[in-house]
Amino acid sequence: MKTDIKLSEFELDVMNILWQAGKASAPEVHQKIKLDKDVSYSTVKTIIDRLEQKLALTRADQQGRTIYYAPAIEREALSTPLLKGFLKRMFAGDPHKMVGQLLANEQLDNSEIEQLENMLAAQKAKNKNSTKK
Amino acid sequence: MKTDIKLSEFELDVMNILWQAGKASAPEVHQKIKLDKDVSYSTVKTIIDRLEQKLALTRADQQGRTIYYAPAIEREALSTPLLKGFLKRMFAGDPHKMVGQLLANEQLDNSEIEQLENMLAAQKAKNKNSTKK
DNA sequence: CTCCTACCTCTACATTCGTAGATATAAAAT
DNA sequence: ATTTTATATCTACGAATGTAGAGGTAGGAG
Repeated sequence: MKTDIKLSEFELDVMNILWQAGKASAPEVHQKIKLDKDVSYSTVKTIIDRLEQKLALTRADQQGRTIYYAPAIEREALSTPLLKGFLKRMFAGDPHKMVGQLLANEQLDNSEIEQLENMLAAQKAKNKNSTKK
Repeated sequence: MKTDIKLSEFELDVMNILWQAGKASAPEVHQKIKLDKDVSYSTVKTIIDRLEQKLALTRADQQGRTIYYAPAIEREALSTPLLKGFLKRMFAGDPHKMVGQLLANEQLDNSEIEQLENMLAAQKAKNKNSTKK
């Protein structure tokens, strides 16, 4: 399996757009990227080309000579190892530190927090099952 | 303020050791790094030198010609912007996605989950205060 | 049918990053 | 005092990254 997939920040930005949109042409991606930072079309296209080489995306469709790209890997395939690494590097591997920071930074309103609580409760239930297995 | 501080993965690894130990010499850092990956002393020392240039650490002490380095920036100063960026890039800015992944990957036992629940409850309490302010 | 334009392809380049060897030198050992 | 050794300093280099211009070409406009 291709576990060693590794994308740069910029590449991640592009993948995000793809994940969100499902598919998009290079000019479209460029437009969206430009909302955040001012880069030329060439720059974005280069990133797309590199992502194609890394097999992170594929040419999904074509309208005229405009190519539409689609993600070839799932967000989770990247986030799982990255989250692990990030947790280790920035929070000494301690999830509490991370969640603490999360709460401190993002201001989540109570309904959002309750959603998180539900997730925790669900996990606890699951734990019980597997423990008494 | 120095908001544009940006460290590489390897640099983060070294900072982590420093944050944990308080201070350490280059050979000491090298030893700890080697537990994870096999790199030469020179490599580690180069990273330390770069961190020094970036003002991320300082020479805190000296025993003979052995230099002891200490962190010059707090973990939070880095984790705050990084977490934000990471959240945005990998989870489309959605904390739930991230916590979900966290729960799925790290197997937290119930006591750990309860600790997280306490954190959430505390945040909810705080929210109530600031909302009715 | 010709021209223009939008998009693609190719090439380039400065920086950062991971990596480490060569060399100097202070401290410790004998 | 001389040798050994552990550290430090300096220099280097390939790969990845962010960045973009130059040039080609298929499609749509007229």
